[in-house]
Amino acid sequence: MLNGHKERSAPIKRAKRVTISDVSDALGLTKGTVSRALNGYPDISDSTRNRVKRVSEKMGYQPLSHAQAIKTGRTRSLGLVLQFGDHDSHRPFLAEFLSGISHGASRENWTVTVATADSDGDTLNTVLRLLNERKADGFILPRTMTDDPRVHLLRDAAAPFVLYGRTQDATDCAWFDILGEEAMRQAVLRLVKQGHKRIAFVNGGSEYYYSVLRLQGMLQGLKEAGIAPDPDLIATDAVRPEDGAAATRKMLRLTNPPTAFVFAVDMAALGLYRVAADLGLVVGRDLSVIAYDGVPEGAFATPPLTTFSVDSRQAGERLAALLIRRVRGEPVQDLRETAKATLVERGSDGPPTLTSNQLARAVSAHSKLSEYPKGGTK
Amino acid sequence: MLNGHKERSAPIKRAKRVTISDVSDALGLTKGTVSRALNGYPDISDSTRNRVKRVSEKMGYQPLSHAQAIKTGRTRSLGLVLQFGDHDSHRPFLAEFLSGISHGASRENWTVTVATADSDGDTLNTVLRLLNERKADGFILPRTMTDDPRVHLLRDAAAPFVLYGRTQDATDCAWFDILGEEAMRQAVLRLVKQGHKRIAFVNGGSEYYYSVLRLQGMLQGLKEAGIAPDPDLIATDAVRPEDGAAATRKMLRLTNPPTAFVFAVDMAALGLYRVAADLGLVVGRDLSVIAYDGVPEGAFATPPLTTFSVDSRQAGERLAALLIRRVRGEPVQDLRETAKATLVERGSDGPPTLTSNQLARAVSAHSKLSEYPKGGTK
DNA sequence: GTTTGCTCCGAAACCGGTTTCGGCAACTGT
DNA sequence: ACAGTTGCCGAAACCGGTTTCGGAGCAAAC
Repeated sequence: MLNGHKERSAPIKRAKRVTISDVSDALGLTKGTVSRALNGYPDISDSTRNRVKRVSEKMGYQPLSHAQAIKTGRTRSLGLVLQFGDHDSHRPFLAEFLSGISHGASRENWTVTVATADSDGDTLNTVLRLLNERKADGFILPRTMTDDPRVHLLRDAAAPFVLYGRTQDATDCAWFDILGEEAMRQAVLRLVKQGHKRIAFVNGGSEYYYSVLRLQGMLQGLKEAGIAPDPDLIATDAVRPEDGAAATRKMLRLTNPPTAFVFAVDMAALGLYRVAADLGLVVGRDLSVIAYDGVPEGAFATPPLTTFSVDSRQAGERLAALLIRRVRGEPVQDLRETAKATLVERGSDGPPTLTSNQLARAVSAHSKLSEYPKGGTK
Repeated sequence: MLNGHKERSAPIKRAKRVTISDVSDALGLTKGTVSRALNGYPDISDSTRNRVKRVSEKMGYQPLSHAQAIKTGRTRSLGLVLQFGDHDSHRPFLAEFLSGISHGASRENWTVTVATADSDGDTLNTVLRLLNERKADGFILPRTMTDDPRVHLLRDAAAPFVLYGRTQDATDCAWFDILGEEAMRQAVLRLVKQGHKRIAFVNGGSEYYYSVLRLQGMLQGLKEAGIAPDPDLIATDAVRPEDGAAATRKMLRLTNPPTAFVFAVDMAALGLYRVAADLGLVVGRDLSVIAYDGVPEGAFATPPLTTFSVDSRQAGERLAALLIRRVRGEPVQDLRETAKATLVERGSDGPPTLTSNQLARAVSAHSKLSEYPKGGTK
């Protein structure tokens, strides 16, 4: 398209800023000296450096990032490319996440440039465009996949980036991540403690690395509890309620159904509620479920969903801080942080009231396992 | 703070771009001429203009926005300052909204700079900072208030902006808005048609202009139905479930309680569900409710909430388009658009099964109106 | 007393564009 | 045929910074 016709228009009359020349004039120095003083060059005496800092601060001088960028190539802005389209399970966290990023950025006087994309290819193109236009000095990559094309792209381009989540090949990767595996482990142990023996695990999107980790954590929990894992009790790729409902339905049809479910994703866990209602089973009593994410929808379910909540705001803030340091040249090894999810104990889990056998009978009593119902009249 | 110590760091080695000089060299012209040709100056012959366009396109030339900005002051980026903190009722739409804005922006090769703030003052400061740093050429202002300080600020600064929502003083204001008043009117008429006589209206945040409009629409609906408005059946400032629950509780205690509720905000309407459950009333049968927004939580309520859904993605896209045109100098009069919310008929409304009197008795049968319960055991 | 070596700053080029100004050539009009 | 317009483009200044280079000034070394 190129820029079609006259992008220019009415002149802007904003109050004029103080420029570096204003500062240098006031100090009787050249702008080059002021620049070097402000940017920590060694060939400036301490006395003048301090004088420059003091005066420029007093005058309210703030360098124009795009004026600097013309020479430095850096614009002090973080890039965030959000991909929607498939299943949008990270939407609920977006506000918190953005807020965290924005805070982390503005603390260092950086800004955040966001863009959205529909597909993987679109995402890569958008990243490239932002990079090529120098609209972002580096990128925050949410929802990292086991083998993430964005990582390859940015690694090859030698552009700074930081992952929200870990990935298989850690080369050149800085990250912040929540220890989902630890949460899954604790979920299992909690259910075991409540008396459950048959515990199902419904994992999330298999392309994401978090799935690998959460499964590991779940298996670790079983191991510690001395329970042998049962392949029939492990499902995968459940991120929407429909997916979770399907997985639940399938497992409840087993001759030896699980009395408890661990979901890697809250939204999928909400599907279990539908199935339970369908079968006349009461969640939190006949069926226990613990999930992960802490989406607001879970708090509004009946009973409210017990879940491991992640602090998306903190994640955003840490990611921003890490990325800024990365752009400034720190090695990735120093830029890897993790945090824990926090258990929110609500009403969806508890000691089993039915044995697996009793549950199986209750389920088979319902001749027809209906599909996803419209939601009802009680 | 000023930029503390050396912001600069390892050099960036990205693949080099094609610059305007590359293009002008290839054409045997000066860069000035190329620039003027591309930017629609009149003193360039059509033949060379076309030649320049063709070649620069073929070479993949894309001007660096921040290099242009240094002279033009414009950076081709939209500013969006999100304010969280109080009640975050627009969170659910954020993803859609952002996606729309981003699409609208990138269509014209613009980008989006977002920042967040905690308070009104913080928002104004952030806007000023972005403006002063020239990080945004204009702003999209979501959630406009009746008398909005951001409007004053930007009007005084002669900076371009566009409202998501209308406001009292339309001077210098461009906007996109959904006709909430029309939705409220339709909600009332729908309930009247179903047979309701006593219809309550629970409005949203009174500082926002949408509240003014939605109340007008509601009253208009009553008027058309020949029903006299009852001040006891009008509440305000309900944006969270707690608020909605309180308003519902209060109105149900009336000697002549409403059998139907119109909520200006979905999230507030969800509070009615809690109260209904408390009183043993079935939503959609004993109590009808229609709300507005189309938040995902509403779809997961039992029964699912009938609501007027707004297309946030479209809103974002239109706002971006309008703001770009505004920055380019079009007058605000040409930059005002509206769209309608679409009714999503679900299960929360229907013909009344109880008269107002019967309802009053049913309510008073419950001696104690408990506070917000933890959510129940069926 | 000159040379060497630092420290510290000025001068100027440079980044990638935009915009002003002026002039040449080719048209007009008379 | 000649002055007066245009039309069209080159030259150069400019925007607000960064960065390179070199040299003045001064202290230590020879």
